[in-house]
Amino acid sequence: MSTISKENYLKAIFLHNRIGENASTSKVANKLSVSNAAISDMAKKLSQEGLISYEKYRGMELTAEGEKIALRVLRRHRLWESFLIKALGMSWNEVHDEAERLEHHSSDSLIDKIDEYLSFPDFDPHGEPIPKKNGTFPKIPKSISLSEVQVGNTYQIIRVNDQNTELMNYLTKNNLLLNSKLEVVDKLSFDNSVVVKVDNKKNSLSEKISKSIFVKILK
Amino acid sequence: MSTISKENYLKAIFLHNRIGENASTSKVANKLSVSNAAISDMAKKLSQEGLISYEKYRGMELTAEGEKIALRVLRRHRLWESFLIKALGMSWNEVHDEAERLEHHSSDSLIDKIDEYLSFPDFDPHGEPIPKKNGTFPKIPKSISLSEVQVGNTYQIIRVNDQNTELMNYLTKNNLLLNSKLEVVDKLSFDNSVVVKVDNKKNSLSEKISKSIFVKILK
DNA sequence: GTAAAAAGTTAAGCATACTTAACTTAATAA
DNA sequence: TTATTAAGTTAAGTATGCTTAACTTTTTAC
Repeated sequence: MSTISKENYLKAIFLHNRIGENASTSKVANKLSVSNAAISDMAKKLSQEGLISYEKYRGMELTAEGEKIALRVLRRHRLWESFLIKALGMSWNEVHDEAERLEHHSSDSLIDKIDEYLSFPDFDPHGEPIPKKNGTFPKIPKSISLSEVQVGNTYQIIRVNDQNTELMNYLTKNNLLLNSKLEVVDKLSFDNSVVVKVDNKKNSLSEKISKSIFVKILK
Repeated sequence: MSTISKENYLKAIFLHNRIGENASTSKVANKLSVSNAAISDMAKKLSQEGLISYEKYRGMELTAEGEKIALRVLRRHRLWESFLIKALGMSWNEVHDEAERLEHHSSDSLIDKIDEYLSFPDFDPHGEPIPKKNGTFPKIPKSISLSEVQVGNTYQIIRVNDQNTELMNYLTKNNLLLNSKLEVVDKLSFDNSVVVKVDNKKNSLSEKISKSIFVKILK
């Protein structure tokens, strides 16, 4: 049976797999804020249920069945976020934690009504694709992360990784919003930080932050 | 600490206390669909935490602290129900089960936003009072239950006990909605059922159903 | 190629919230 | 008033999802 915990494990594994990373024990443990031991435990259960393929010491990967559940949770999460912003005027940085809980406690029928209310959007307010009811995934527009940009060019933010409320707060405060335009002023190979100019204000972004921001180049 | 289970226990006790009934072990067990043993167990814990007063074999009553939590849960439930109906066009009979889960998984800030969206309503779509943020409870209009009416009179429904989805479905199907007008055609003392006429259609209602419907007399 | 460090696993234990079975207390009916 | 029934409680046991501590495997650095 698929419990709340299991849904969260599957979602975490999915998000790792999606960026091409192997979902290792400690990465998943870190994302879920539990011990490595808890991951090993759960990996066995999920594997037995046919939701992941798991070889000891070698990380985890979703099966088709596991991916189906993960996509369903992700769909709920992103629709809730979109809805809370659109219907209740909540802000970018408030909705993540809220959706993190609501995603486990809404019926299919409610989620479909939200989808309809929003006119079946392809992307959420962070630019992330919203899985469709039929399990398909809207194609993500070609983008590069801010950690890969070139000094001198101008870019537009088209997607932000919304995994962390603190990051969202920071970006909001610094006007690094969806569709914001920025000029890359400098890159420091010392710490892989990037200096950008937004609204004529300079801002230095750490490697970790820049890796969470996805942009496209403006001609 | 107040977990989801504890919130549900407190809510159940509150709803029993409110109608003047003593919250006995088996009544609460029945409402929560758990064994009597589970109630005895939990009663001890809630009592230790100062949320209920409990004397073995003598039922349970909320303390001021327990009532505060119960009212907070009830507020969430009724605001969620109202919101799902207003914002998403869900129906009377769909929202109870949904709200039953959502009430445990929304922040104060979200609930307040919903309250604001709805312009701080005093009553939910079942006519039930919505506890206010400050813990007060809107006054319920004087009403009698359908089990107490007099044959020959005409009444209007002003409140319905929304504890059960099946009941809601039945009422919806038979046009027994909030504000519906009905004429009392007959009362059978044999089984305490009531025969009413709604939209010129006669309908016999069991004692249990009639006790869940509250009306006011129309001159 | 091996030693040290990092990552992962296993085992034992815990809290929560239940269950069933056995028992006790209270209510009721003759 | 007492025997029977109903209601309530206790005790023992279970599943879930964690923890810490001890141990094993893999990776890395020399």
